[in-house]
Amino acid sequence: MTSYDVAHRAGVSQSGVSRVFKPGASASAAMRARVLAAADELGYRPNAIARSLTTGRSNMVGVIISDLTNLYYPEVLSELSARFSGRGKRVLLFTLAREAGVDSILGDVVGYQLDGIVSAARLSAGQVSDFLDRGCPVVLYNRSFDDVPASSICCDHVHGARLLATRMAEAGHHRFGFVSGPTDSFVSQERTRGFLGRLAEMGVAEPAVVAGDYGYASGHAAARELAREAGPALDAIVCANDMMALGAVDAVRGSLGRRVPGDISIAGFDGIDPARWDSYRLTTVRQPVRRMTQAAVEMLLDHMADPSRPPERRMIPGELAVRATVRGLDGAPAAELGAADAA
Amino acid sequence: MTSYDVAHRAGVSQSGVSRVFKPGASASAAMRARVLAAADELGYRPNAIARSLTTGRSNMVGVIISDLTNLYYPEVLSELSARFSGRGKRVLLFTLAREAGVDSILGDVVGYQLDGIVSAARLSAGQVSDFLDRGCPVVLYNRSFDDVPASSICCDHVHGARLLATRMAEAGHHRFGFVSGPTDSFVSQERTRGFLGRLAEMGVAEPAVVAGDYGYASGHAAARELAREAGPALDAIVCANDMMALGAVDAVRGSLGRRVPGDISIAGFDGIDPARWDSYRLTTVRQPVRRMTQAAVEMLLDHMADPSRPPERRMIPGELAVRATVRGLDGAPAAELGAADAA
DNA sequence: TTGAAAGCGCTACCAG
DNA sequence: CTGGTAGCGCTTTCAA
Repeated sequence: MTSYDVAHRAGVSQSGVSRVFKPGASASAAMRARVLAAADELGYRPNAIARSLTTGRSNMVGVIISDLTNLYYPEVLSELSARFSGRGKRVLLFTLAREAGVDSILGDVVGYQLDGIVSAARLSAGQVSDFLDRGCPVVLYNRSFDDVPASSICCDHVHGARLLATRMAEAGHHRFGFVSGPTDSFVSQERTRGFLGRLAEMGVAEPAVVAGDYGYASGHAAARELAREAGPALDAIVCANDMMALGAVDAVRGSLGRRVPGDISIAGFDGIDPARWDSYRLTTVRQPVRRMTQAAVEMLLDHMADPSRPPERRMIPGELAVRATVRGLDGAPAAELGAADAA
Repeated sequence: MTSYDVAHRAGVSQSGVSRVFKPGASASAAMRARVLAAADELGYRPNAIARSLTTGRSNMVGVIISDLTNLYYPEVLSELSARFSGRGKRVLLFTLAREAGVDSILGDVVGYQLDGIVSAARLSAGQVSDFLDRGCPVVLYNRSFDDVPASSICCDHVHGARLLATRMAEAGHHRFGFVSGPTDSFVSQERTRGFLGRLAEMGVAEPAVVAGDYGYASGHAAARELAREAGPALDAIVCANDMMALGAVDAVRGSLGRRVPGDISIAGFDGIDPARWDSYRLTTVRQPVRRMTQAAVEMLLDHMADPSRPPERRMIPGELAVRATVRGLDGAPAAELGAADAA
C-alpha cells in the first residue's frame, strides 16, 4: 500500500496524498475527505522510512541507558519513553552493558538519522562530541562536561549530598563510612565531593571510604568492609545510591547483627521505589525524576526544533527524604515520614 | 557523506561501495581496501534508512512492555535489548502505560518496517493478528492465544503454581489467601488456575482471593484485606507476582504485626532481584528469564529469516525457589536456600 | 489548491 | 568481479 495506490483510488495525484498526510499542508476539504476515505479502505499507512529518507529526520530519538539493574534507571526510562511517545517520537533503546559499543551507537545515530539522543550512560566527552559533530543534539542526563557544548539536566548531587551530610552530622553521628560508586562515575564523584566536603566543613572526622558498583550486593559487601575497617565506633553509613544503601541496611541488620538506625544510621541517594518499602524506609536524597525527564525531553525537542540554540545546563535540586534509617536529631529514630515525602 | 562521495574518493563505482558494506557480497580485496580507506577518511556510515527503504527490512524490532514499575520487566527488557543488539538488531521500545496506543504501534510497525515484535504486554488476540497480517512476525512473551498463529515463549505458570501449592500444602498450611493480578492478565489467570486447582486436588480449603494490580502497594493492601476476611486462622498468602508478595510480607510484619513465616507464610512468582534481598528472602517460583529471552530472540530471528515457518509455542518450566518466607515441611522456617537457588 | 517531476541514499539486477 | 541503472515511497519545489 503506497501513496500511489491511495492516489489512484481517490482519483488525485500522489503529491496530493502526501499533502493530506502532512499536518498543516494545503489541501481542500474535498480532497482530504476522498484521500482519507481511500486510505482507510486500503489500510494505508505512510511509510515512515521513506519519509525519513527525504526529510532527513526519522522521528526517532535514541535513549542510552547504562544499567537497568540499578533500579533508578527503569524509572527514568519509563518516564522518558512515555513522554517521548506522547510527543510523537519513537524511542530507540540502547543499553550499554559493558561500556563498550558506544561507537556502534554512533553508527546508528547517523545511519538511522536519529533526531536526538538522551544519554544516561557514562559516555566520554569525546563520544558526546562525536554525536554533536554529526549534527545530533544530545541531552545528558545526570552528567555534563564543561568543555562539551551539550545540554544537560542534572540533579544537584553536591547540594543533595550536603543536605544529607548536614542532617546526619547534626544528628550527632561521629564515625562515618561512605560507599562511593565506580570511580569513573560523574554522579558518584559529585555526591562524594558534596558529602565529604560538607562533613569536613562541619568538623566531622573523615569517613572511611570504600567503592561499590551501584548494586545491592556491593553495598552489602561495602557495609561489612566498613564495619571491619572502622570498628564498633561506626555509627553511620552513607551510600552513593539507594541500591547500595539497601544492601548496606541488610548487611548491618543481618550479617553484622546491629540495628538500623539504633546502632548505625544509613542513607542513600536517588529515591527509588524500593527505598520506600516498609522493610527499609530508607532515608535518601530523592531525585525529582518526573521534573528531570520532562526537562530532558523538552530540552531535546527544543534543540531539534532549533539546532542553533545554545546548550543549556539545567540543575534541579534533590530533596532530602528523611525516613526511618537515620537517627532523629534528638538521637531517637527519625520521624516516620519527612515533609518532603508528601510530594 | 554518501556512498557516492566514498565511491568518488576511492575511484570506484557507487555500487562497489554498497557491496563492500554488504556482508558477504562480492568485492575484491583491493576494492574493499580502497573503499574502506576512503570511507574511513570521510567518516562515512551507510544510511540505514535508505537501506531499509530498498530492502524492506529495517533491522529494527519492536519490544512492547506494559509496565516497567513491575520490576520483572526491566530484567526482561535488559536481556532482550542486550541479545538483540548482539544480533545486530535495534530495539524500538514501546511502553504501554494505559493499555491504549496499541494501534499507534501498529502504525509504526508498518511505517518503520519493523522486522518483528516481541510483546510482553497484554495485547488482545485481534491486535496480535493485526501485526501478523501486516507481515510482521510476533513473539509473545508469557502469553499466547490458541487461535492466533503467533509464536510464544511462556513460563509454565500452571506448573509453577502447582509446585508452590504442593509445597505449601505439604508444609501443613490450612487457611490460604491468594492475591491475583488484574483479571484480564493471562499470567494471573494461569497462575491462579494452577494454584487453586492444585490446592483443591489436595483437599485444602478454598482460599480467600483478592485481586491486585501487580504493584507493591496492592500486595500490601491485599494482605491486610485477606487478614480481615480470613481472620486469625490465615496462615499462608500466595501472590501472583513477587512485587505484591513483597508488599504482603511488609504488611504482615508491619501493619498486622505477625511473623513471616512464623505466623503466616508468603510466596510470590517471578524471581525478581529484590525478592532475594536479605530483608525478604522470598519463596517464589522463578522464571528463567535468560532462557526465556534467549528463546524469544531466537524464535523471532528464525521467523524473520523464514516467514513461512510455522508458529511455535515454547513452554519453559519455572523453578521453585524455597527461601525464607515459607515454613519448612517440619513446620519450622524453611532452609535458607533452596537447591534451585544455586542457579 | 493541485499535479508533475526531481530527488533522498541505498540495494539489486543487469550486462560487461 | 565490476559498473551502470532502475527503483524503494515519500517530500518538496515548481508551474499550472
